[in-house]
Amino acid sequence: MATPRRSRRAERGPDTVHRVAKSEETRSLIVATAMRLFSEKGYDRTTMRAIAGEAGVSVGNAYYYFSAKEQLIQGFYDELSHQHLTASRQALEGEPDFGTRLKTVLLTWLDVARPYHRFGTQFFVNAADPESPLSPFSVDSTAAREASIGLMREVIESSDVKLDQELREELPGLLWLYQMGIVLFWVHDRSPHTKRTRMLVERSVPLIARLVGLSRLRVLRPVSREITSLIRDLAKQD
Amino acid sequence: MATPRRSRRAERGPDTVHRVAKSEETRSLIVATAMRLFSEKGYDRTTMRAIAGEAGVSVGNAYYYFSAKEQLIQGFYDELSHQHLTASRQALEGEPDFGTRLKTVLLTWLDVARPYHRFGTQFFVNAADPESPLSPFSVDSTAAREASIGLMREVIESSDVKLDQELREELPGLLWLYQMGIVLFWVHDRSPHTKRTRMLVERSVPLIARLVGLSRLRVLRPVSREITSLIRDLAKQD
DNA sequence: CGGTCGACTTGAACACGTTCAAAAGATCGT
DNA sequence: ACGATCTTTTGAACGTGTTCAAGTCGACCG
Repeated sequence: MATPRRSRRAERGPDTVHRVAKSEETRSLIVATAMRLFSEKGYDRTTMRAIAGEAGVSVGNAYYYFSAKEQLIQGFYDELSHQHLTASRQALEGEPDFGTRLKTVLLTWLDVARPYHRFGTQFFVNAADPESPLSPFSVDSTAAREASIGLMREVIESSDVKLDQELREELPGLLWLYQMGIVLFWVHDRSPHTKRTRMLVERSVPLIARLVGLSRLRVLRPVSREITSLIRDLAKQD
Repeated sequence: MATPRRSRRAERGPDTVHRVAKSEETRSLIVATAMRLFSEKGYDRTTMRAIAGEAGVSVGNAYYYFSAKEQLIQGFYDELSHQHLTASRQALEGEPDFGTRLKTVLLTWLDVARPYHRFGTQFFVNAADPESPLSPFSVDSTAAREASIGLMREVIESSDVKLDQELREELPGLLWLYQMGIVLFWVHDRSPHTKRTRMLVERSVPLIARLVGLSRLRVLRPVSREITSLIRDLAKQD
């Protein structure tokens, strides 16, 4: 790493509202070229010089638009989550069962992400850095995160699942966390066609559904209460 | 990253059994210097040239002993897990309550890891790469992982917790996974003194303990069964 | 028209992790 | 003592991500 790092976000003047329309063209040309090369040769093996060269701009110019190579990945995330959202919504149509809905969302993600598994893991590594804007927990990812959590909310709300108000509010966040776990497993999954991840989804979703259903049971009520309360308290400060 | 990557493990002749005693000195001098500089200036800001310079060897020589800068972190992990194991065993002495034992192990880890939180996160990022030998799931980490899981087994076995055979076998692995989750949270925790992680431990451990206790309940029996069965099936192939 | 200002563009230069051919020691059989 | 063979050591050189002083271009003002 020949990087000074820690040079995040000093910019962002009052011009955040409007993007300059003119250079948007160059910008998207660069990101498109980058995405193509990434999927052809992988992240590590694609050099900034190659990206700039193929896009017909200078290296310095690429850095005028993107403050780091890593930031080019953002385009990948955006594309992926957009595809996931629309494909999921379509697949959810008319399905009332909570478990089936949850499974659909997760399997849809696996389908959408499939083409990127080969090289995608290199992307996701960057996301593990707490300092990185690419981290799913970062402030910069707020929009994408909210969208994903919103999808989980839809999974719950249009289903026939019964649960008390408290859990209903916190469950989307918990399910999103669960999904992050699945993604983590997927990244490490080396089985053909990521068969093991599919198995994990197929069999863990019914477990989740069962537990959610049982949460209203007298014995589990305090547990469920404490979980939601804990989540809230953790979210408080910071 | 100026790295070709993917050059892991081609070495390892039949000489793995014995280390040559002679150069062990240079080797440990390098790793000691590296650890010192890492904790002084952080991982990213410590250059291989600086490490080699301070250790009084050439850059190339450092690479004769360690195939990459990343590999120098291994020393950090070894140190950390050794400290954790011994400190935990001592703290566990004579304590029969399962929840208390589990909490002790986790809080001990937080104590031991505390000095490294400032820079340590940079270490843990590397561990997220599935290809990296530093990943807690990698083959290279088997020994350390087994040791940690073994500690969780001790937590269970010398406690008064009641659980059926099946879960007793798989629970250590599950608890280790739980611990990895705590570590992940810790890495992202920016609260003073990682107060939030401590809160998470203090309040999630009783939940775990409660759930483990409830697992023998009639309604939860199938859930518990399916979890252990799933874990086993996932471990099968590969 | 001249001039100024801001957005954009350039490519050489920098610092870094890593490699490698070559040199220097070390060990050992004869 | 001498070569042979292995281990250890060296530092220049390479490819990389990133920076920056300098340039180009267009729009707008007088």
